[in-house]
Amino acid sequence: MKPAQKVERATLSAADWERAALDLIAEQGVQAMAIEPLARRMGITKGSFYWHFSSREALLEQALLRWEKHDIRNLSASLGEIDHPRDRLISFFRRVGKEKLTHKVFSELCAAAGHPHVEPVLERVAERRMKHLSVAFEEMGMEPDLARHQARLIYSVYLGFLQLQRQQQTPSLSSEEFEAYIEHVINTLIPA
Amino acid sequence: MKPAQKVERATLSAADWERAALDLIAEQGVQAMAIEPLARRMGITKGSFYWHFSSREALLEQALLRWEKHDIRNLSASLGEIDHPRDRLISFFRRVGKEKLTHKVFSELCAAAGHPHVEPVLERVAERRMKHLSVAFEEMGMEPDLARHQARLIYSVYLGFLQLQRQQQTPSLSSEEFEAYIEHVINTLIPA
DNA sequence: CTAATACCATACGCCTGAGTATGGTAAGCC
DNA sequence: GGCTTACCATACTCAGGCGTATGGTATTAG
Repeated sequence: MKPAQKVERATLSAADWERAALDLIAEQGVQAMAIEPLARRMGITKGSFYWHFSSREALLEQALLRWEKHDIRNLSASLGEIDHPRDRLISFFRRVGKEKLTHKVFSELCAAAGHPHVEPVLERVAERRMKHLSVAFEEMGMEPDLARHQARLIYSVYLGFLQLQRQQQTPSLSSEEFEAYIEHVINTLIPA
Repeated sequence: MKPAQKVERATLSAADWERAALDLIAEQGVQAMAIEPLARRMGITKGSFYWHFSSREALLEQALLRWEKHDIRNLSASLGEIDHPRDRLISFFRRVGKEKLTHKVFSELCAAAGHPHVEPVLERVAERRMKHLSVAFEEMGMEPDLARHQARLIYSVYLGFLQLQRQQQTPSLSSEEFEAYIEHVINTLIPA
């Protein structure tokens, strides 16, 4: 009798814990990703956890890797298919506000830079993203050095925006105030 | 016998605790500002603390207010005396790397946005700084709306830079790589 | 049917930090 | 001298999280 349809939720897997961990991080930050709260929220006990993972650190590590993979797919999926480099750059900004959960996780990771397991992830992600950006600028005719500087600049704008968002100092993502600002940023930082 | 010369350190004041709290925040973040570690580092015990403050929250609040005052003085002292608005804007960026401790505290506060006592401080500080920036842009002939957008943009660049710094992804502040980047930012974002 | 394996519950010990209670000491009035 | 006030130490309680130990159940292998 193959598992045609699981009547109830059978048993949890490591992946379930990782997903739940990312949910909690998105909501309350890395620091709040503790295993007992996680277990409570999943309606289960610690006993389960320590079967799947050896420690809290191990879970965090795996959860972050999972998130990073997801982010890599996002990056190449949404930016790789756009031919014209200018549209690629614009879509970089437009993507703020989509993929809410993934974004929220990233924001919390930024807040937890400095954490030994978070830092390397952030470094790799930033490196990848800035690479994509600088390549796009180069395709638009910029010299490599200038393109790298411009990529760093535009990525900083993005990070700063997230910070302001965490401080509740960014206009509602669907307002025209927001649209006007985005427009301004694009006009200022992306050559025609 | 007046205290001609204190033989040993006499007694601590509330201000001492606040300063020590800011030091700890600068080094290890808001979350690490716990009272027992603080007491240990000061070579004293909790008993003292609860004489000066009613709770950990109270200390945090006072320490943040102290920092904010310091930051206000900094802002008007270093930016208020510069006549030409363009130099004022440039000095905004150049000031990264000076006032190391105050800056480190700010960086950690950014990482702790979301904390109920930190958030309002960050909001006020951001508001003040962006105001200064937008005024400078207006003095250079920009229309108010544009100036506000530009101020937000440039402040975002600043915040993003701090984030990258926390991730160890910013070139050494005294390298020529850094100088070149700053140059690029100024050329891109500050009109002649 | 039996035994192993996978998954989970219960119950513990440990540590760290918040906050309280209470007692000690030194300096300054009176 | 005695008393008060400012400051600090000691010694608790309480909560919450980490990790361990151990035993229970359900599924599957053989």
